[in-house]
Amino acid sequence: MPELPEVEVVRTGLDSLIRNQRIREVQLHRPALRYPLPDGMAERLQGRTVEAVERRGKYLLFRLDADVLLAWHLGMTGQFHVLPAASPAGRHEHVVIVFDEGLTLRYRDARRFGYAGLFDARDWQQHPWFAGLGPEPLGGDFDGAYLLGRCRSRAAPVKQVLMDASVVVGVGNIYACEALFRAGIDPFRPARRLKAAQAASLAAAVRAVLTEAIAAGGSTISDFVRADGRPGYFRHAFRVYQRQGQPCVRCGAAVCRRMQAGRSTFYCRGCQH
DNA sequence: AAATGAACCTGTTTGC
DNA sequence: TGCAAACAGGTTCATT
Repeated sequence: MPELPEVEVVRTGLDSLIRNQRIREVQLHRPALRYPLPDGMAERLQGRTVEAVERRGKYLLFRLDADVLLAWHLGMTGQFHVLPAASPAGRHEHVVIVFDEGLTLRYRDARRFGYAGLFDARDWQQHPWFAGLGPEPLGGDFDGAYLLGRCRSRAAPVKQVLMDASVVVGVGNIYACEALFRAGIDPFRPARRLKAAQAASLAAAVRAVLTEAIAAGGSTISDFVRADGRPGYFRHAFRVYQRQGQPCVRCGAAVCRRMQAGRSTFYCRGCQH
């Protein structure tokens, strides 16, 4: 489901809803999501207090007291909801965290591609999930010069390099398509053939599209909802994603769709080179 | 080394 | 209407 904007919108909602809440009990309705849930997860979380909810790439990071860090990836269909304890259980609700003051945090994930891990807050970044991650696209380390450098040795299509989390985190299929359209770059162009000006404009387009999507509350296709249950509205701002056959907003020609490395790529043949 | 395809799952949409 | 195939926001693994 979620790319960086959706995870960031969830993070903001959760941080305001459960910060300072103390965990009374954890109910595990399944032993595993994509991977087995951490050993002793319920016991290790019991009694901890949420100090903040942060994000690294597409991972949500629950910072708890006693140097405990709970990291959670939403996969394709993962959702967090904050509800009163009395609310009925939803379908595919795999984990329920009950807080002292009558709120619950519930993880729901139809496809179970999501996963969670428990870490020592002092060295979590050494773990393989995080050690190889590239820079945050909205941070100071991501710009045209950096992107050009990472593209130089890559024969793969530029879209695949953009979606490589070791190059830059958080950019999935939707925002890769949208950023490449905004930058006027052909998704199939070998990354090593990018010019400096194109890399600069692509980096700027990535930042712009992610920033706008966060402001719109993310993109709801079918599953994504914020922690309070509201949808995101950025889907209405798509220029190419899921617009195959419809007129390009820039030149009017029909938007194309082609499979690329197993994913749909949406682009305008006339505007992207 | 790096690219492709399959795998992990279920739900929804599309096509015959 | 019914049924099967295609497809879906992500990541990792095995195979070229």
